[in-house]
Amino acid sequence: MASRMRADAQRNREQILCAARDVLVAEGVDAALDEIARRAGVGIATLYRRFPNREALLQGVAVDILSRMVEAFDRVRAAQTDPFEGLRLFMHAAVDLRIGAIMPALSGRFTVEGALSGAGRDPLRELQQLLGEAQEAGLVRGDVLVGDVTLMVIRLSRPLPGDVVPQDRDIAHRQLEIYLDGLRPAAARERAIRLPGPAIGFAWFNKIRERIAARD
Amino acid sequence: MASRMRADAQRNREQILCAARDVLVAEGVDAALDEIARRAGVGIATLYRRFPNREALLQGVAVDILSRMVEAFDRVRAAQTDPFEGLRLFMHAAVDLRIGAIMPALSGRFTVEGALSGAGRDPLRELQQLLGEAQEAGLVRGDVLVGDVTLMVIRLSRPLPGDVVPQDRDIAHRQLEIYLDGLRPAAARERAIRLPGPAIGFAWFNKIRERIAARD
DNA sequence: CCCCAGATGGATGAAATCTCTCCGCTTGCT
DNA sequence: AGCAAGCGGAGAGATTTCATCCATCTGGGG
Repeated sequence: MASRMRADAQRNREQILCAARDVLVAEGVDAALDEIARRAGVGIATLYRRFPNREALLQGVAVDILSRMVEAFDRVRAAQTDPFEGLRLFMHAAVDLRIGAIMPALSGRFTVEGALSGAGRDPLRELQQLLGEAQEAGLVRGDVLVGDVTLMVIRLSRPLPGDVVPQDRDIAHRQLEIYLDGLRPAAARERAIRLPGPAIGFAWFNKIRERIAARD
Repeated sequence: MASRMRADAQRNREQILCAARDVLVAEGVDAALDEIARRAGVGIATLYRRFPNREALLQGVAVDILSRMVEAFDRVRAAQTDPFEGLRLFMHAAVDLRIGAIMPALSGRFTVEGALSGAGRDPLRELQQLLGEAQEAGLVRGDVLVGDVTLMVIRLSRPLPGDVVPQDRDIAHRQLEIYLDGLRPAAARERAIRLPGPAIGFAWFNKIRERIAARD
């Protein structure tokens, strides 16, 4: 069905999705659709033809991001690096994909299941596994959970507020590197006290998903 | 002049500033003033009497945050801890003060100078000094600059998007602890490559300030 | 304890913004 | 070359936000 689209239409669709990622991550779920269209360099009508309403667009963005995520994962696996390096590559990819854009979309605005089945696999589960491998190999400190990875990546994928800051993306990648250094076992060894706050694992995300599902 | 205000008015003013911090950091500079008033538990008229326009409110928030920042700094200095611990306390305080709220406000919406003179001192300069002390004492890795501290704190002070996430604040503090571990020298020692991206020092911030000033 | 200047909240009209459709023109594909 | 699919932008209608006005209330000085 996608291949039956005219080439220019296909291209426009992709540009819309890309612009939507940027705008959603900057302004949240309620971002003006006009701006997304403008940023994509297409008319507003084009956006509406491709995605009949806001929800469809959010869903489209989520599927797009999640499947690119899965692709990134396969690339990382294929590269056969050690697990820490894999984690590093994956997190940088997630920042570039602006994964934070799907986060607000999860607020019951569309079904997570739909987006996941669209992507085919669940990146969160695969990340969980990768993190486990890195910890077993002694390359990542034992007291962090998958949430410590994902939620930081979500933060880093948003632009700094006020758009006064040039090189926003590069700054995020630099901060990610420092955070990654904080994930190493040596970093934990100098701690005086235990890591505070809510330790967020896989189960936590399931609880959130359930809560969202319950909103219907 | 502040003391000549009636007690309830004073209290309301503080509640408005506090609510404004939360809303600004969540929604950006263009947040609806109605919501700030509602969140503060006061009528919209009360907000307008205290701050005749949006700009005045932004300025008020900035002065409030910056002066609390200076106070936090004095508390840290008075505690006589080692410089790393000082940095730690200061960063946690900045997250709690929602310092990200003043960032978008810097986009030429009011004068930074005004806010700084309102606070009396420049927290950025003091932070710069504290960081230097920590590095000289060998407690913080040498390849980070003041921007690596401030810009992460700004990120951490914003709530995660979509407000699906409970315990938002606690998560930020936990992530800050991991980031702090990444700032230790031992964390840097395992690096294969140099820290990438733009190294952001004191001069960089001055350049931003100049650019904003030039917008007038 | 009384009194009123100063403080309060919410209604309100004007203005801005956003959503979504309609329609005449353009363009990729066979 | 023909035409079906695609396109952009205008604009009506709905919604949101701004900023003011005014009738009522109350803290605290005398």
